[in-house]
Amino acid sequence: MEPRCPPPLPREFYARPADVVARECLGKQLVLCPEPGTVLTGRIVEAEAYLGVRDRAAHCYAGRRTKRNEVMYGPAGFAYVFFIYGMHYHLNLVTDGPGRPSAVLVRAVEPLRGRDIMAERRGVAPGPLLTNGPGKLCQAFAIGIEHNGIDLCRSPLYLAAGPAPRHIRQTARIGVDYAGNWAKRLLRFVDPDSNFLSRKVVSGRR
DNA sequence: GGCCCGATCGTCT
DNA sequence: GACGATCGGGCCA
Repeated sequence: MEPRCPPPLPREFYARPADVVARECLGKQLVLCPEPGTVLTGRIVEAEAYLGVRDRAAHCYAGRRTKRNEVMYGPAGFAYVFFIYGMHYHLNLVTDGPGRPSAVLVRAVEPLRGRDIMAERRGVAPGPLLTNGPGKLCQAFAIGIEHNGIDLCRSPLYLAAGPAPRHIRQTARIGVDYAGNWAKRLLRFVDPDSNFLSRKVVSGRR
């Protein structure tokens, strides 16, 4: 790992229920620190929890287990990256423990280091459009299917410490209207003071 | 093998 | 606010 990279959070951080990890990952740094390569970091400002086989919005709902989502069934602290809508990748953090598949979707970050690289990849000027959505941040960080299943407790891709946000708000998750009652659960966690949210917070619980 | 749809984004109105 | 892009995955036959 390059000396300029901060140390990764330990596996214990991830080995907790997804809603706890989703809340606590706000303010943490997302770090991509390739062996030789450009260091990219961003402060997480939006995350969603997917709570396991009972969660109708989760890929592991009702025990669905395929090659695609296999990593959700493994130990905490690994990356679950999947391809969606024919053009986007999403980054998830596997949480909880083996036998309790669950994950946290990282939905938005504020760029800290590597803004210019992100802007070049995204094709937009530095600003919220760089990373204010799950597909956008994966493009900015160049996270793809090759990152699926990798260990988040070491380089190149991991979370590092960062200051907790002053405020935290909870809302319903985005894009899961099909999930019945589970669509209404307040499992999206945001830093309402950030300008880099994928959607503005109109209402929500603190 | 066929069909439907998605944890989105960008563009247009 | 609406819609098209674009393609792998999931499910059924």
